[in-house]
Amino acid sequence: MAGTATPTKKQEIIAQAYDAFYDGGFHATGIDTVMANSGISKRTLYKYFPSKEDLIEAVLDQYGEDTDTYLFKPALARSDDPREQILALFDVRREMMEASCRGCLAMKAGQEYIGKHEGIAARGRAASEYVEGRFVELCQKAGLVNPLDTGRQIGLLFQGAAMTAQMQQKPSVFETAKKAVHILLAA
Amino acid sequence: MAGTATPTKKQEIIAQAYDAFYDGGFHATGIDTVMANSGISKRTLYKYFPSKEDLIEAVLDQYGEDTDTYLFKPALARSDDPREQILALFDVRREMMEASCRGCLAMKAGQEYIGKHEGIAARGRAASEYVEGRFVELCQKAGLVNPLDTGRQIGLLFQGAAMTAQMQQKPSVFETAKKAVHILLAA
DNA sequence: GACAATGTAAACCGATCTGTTTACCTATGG
DNA sequence: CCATAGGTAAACAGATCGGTTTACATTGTC
Repeated sequence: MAGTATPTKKQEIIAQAYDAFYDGGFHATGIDTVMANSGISKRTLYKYFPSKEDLIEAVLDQYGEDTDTYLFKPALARSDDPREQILALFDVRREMMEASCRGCLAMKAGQEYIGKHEGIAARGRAASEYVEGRFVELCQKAGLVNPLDTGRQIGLLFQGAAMTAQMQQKPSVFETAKKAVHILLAA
Repeated sequence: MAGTATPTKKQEIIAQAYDAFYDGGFHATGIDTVMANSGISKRTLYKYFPSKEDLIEAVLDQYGEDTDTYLFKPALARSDDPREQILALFDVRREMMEASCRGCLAMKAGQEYIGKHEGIAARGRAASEYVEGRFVELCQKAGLVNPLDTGRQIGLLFQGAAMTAQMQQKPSVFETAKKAVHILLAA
């Protein structure tokens, strides 16, 4: 999921670890597994990332960038109307989960590291707050009477839909969530 | 969180593992850690549970029972009005998270074992569907025009709130969720 | 008091974990 | 041609993993 030409070694390592952790979980996936059949040696990995936790933090930072690149930007580009943009976010997220029904990597990391590693837990928290904030911002642009409440409520629907879609392997729950968003926006 | 008097050895083991996995995660918590300082030997554990995964399944089954005992029953007892009962579920869940801000154990297990262990993943899926179903049932009792949609939407808010409260260590998000529930019930 | 059942404690096994080290390969540039 | 930088591959180290086994303590019952 990189963008620039000829990625650096560091970016290669992150990209490889990204999918390995996404598919296999953080604690369950060892460093050897992460780098297997990738042409990247453990020595080089530990040169750039002194510990597994450092690598996980870098992966989560990349995930944050990807969320902007592949979720927010495309969704916001689909319309100029903030209300339509909010709905488009649910559409794009659904399309992403139809391609690969994986939940939110930052939540996954938070679940595994809250109370155990602050740097990783903080990135889970930040991702949660960021999504919330973007919805609040769109609700402000839409001129809603209470953008803070409505934005947060939509954020809860969004996170709940991602979680439920993953758990039930059913991206269609985003349609259910969208119906609720319509009602909240009309209230 | 057991109920009967003089719990059996099997129940003791489950209770001990329950908290160890809840606090430490499943992959991150070893069997030795689970039973440390509990007066339960590994030999006895493996007599009742032939593998770690079997133990996790038993813990999740207990979690399902606890969800009824400590969440649904108390919430439904707070009122006879189905709408009030729905709101009470959000109140009770918030109170639980204020006592100990841990998310949903079944979701946590699902996150770690989807695609890796079907018995465990199925229990995560079942928990997600169960919550959904109970909200749909209450929406039916409330005589809503579209109980299936509304119930599912409320379910998404509920799961999203639990996830977000855990991630941000902020049980107060259940108040935000309740406001949305009011709107959905009035629509 | 002998017996069987049930338990604890702890040594043990092979595999795997994070992380380090050794040895070798392969470019590029003066 | 040779030095250097940056890389792979793989052995290695010590800890921990899931799981087994051995040895011993406790209990109730005939």
